[in-house]
Amino acid sequence: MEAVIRTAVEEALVTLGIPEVDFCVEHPGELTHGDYACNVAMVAAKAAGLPPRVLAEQIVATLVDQIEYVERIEIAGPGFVNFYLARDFFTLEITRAAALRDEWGMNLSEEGQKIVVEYTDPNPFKEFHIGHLFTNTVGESIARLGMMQGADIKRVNYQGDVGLHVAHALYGMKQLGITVDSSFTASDLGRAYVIGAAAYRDDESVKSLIRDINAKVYDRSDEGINALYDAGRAVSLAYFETVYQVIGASFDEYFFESAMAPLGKALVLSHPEVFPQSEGAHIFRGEEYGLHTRVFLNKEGLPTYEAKELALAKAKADALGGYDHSIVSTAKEINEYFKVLKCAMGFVYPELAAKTEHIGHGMVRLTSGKMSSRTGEVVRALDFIAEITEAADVKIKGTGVAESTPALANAIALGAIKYATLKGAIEQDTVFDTTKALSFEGDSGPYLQYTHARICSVLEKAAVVGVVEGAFTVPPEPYQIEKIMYRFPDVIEMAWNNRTPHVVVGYLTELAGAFNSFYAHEKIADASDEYAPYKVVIAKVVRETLKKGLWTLGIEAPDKM
RNA sequence: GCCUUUGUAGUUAAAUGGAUAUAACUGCGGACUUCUAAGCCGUUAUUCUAGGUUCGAUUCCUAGCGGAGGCACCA
Repeated sequence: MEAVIRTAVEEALVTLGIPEVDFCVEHPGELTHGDYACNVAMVAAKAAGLPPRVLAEQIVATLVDQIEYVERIEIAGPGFVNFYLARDFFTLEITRAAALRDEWGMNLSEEGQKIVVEYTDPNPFKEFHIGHLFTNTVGESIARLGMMQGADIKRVNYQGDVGLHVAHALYGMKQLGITVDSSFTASDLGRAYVIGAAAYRDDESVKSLIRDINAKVYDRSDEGINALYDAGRAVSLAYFETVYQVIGASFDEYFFESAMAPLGKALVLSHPEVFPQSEGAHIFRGEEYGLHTRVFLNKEGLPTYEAKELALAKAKADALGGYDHSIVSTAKEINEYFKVLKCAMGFVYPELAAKTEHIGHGMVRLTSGKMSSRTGEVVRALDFIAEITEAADVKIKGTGVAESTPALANAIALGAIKYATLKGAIEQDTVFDTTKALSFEGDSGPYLQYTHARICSVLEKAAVVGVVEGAFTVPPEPYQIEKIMYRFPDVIEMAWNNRTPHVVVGYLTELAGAFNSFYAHEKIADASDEYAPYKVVIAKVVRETLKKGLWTLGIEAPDKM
């Protein structure tokens, strides 16, 4: 429809002899301003030598009755041309959406594209905290938005199982008396890491000891360390899997830093012109490109994260049989470093560098400040989820509509958390606030889930009271909800193109609000109402839209709650 | 100090350069013999400062102030 209007306006400009201008046709912020608004008169006013509103008059005069489904055109404000669509248009859109069923909202803009999305990336031996939960939520929604465009999405998780943090933890394990034979948990490892990190910082002799452990982890030259390392790594990874189960995450491929290390090192050494030596280390002179200079291979000959990341790009391509695009989603503390990395990759793997995109999302902060697994000031993801799940369980039991099962409570808790995470632009930091997450009212995941469940319920009722489906009569004026509903596919596409899941959140919230208002004013399950069959169609499409929209956010839509 | 990024009601957020800056939470006030009250309706309040570009600036540019992240062997 947008394209139809655009073409008609362009033709009108030609008719009027006005030179080509760059104008836009879009949904206005308010429904009272029509279904589509065009700013052409303001943009072209200067070239036409006419005041915007006068020009708008002329454009409208040549457009009138020209465009199918446009019922009325108005000029408003400084010279906007507002298009009001006819009843038939909405009826047609709703009918089409209903026929598409679960294909509704999908399109093929990325068909045939293999796109790798890397996200979550927790580090073994450290806690899986709410920051990782944030990363996972963002990455999952990006992945699903890509799937909605028909892309072949490959989910990838890159876990840092070597590096100084591991050496810290191994040192701490010894201090805590954790041995290969003792039974210990992931949170014991988290404590061990805190102890190691503190000792590393405060005690010079421990520092060299830990660096020594680090080197041995890389080259696996010490049997004792190998055994402890393998045991700790296994406990960590098993723990992560239980977290993935709770949050509903699954990945096509796992990559590990330990496997990337030798490849990264070889890569740096085989490109001495890109990574010259300086002070005993191999560096990339980012300063020559307006970036920071970074160490890729330290003076002990160990690869840094940067070198391993170079190898990772290649490893992904090898493991997945190549890819068309690669998205890496991490917290934004990596932003500067990733620019350097991409610049360096341009010399080593130019074709991969060109396909690589980094999304740096905001950080999760505590009211007391930045989270730090180094000092142990973290909120563990599972603790947090358990707390919200408990609150959801209480709420479900309080309302008494649905039976409270662990699965339902979990779905609602994750709905609340993921909604809160994706509600704003992803590059914004969020302050962790339990009381806010515990609220299931207003702008929230449960609000959308509730609306969905409510529709399921009223549709059941409609069937019971005998609202017949099939032929329907439409009321003369479209309901407001109809004017919002047909925009869904555009919203999804825009969210994907701009990497902005929050526009989906905003859209679904608006849609749910419109439906709840519709529900409050219109009786749907009423066999005596001539419009009831059409209202049922509307309700079905809204339900599908909510379900599909929530899915792109990684949120489940229960039928009852 | 340098680089990047960010600054919107009391709070959390929204607004491809557009119209009267939009929602939610909180506060206050309503409706319902009615399909799920996690709902609906009403109401108060907001663009950090100073310039600039533009028909038009929360949005773009410059400077300042505040927050955040980064700045060589951590990830």
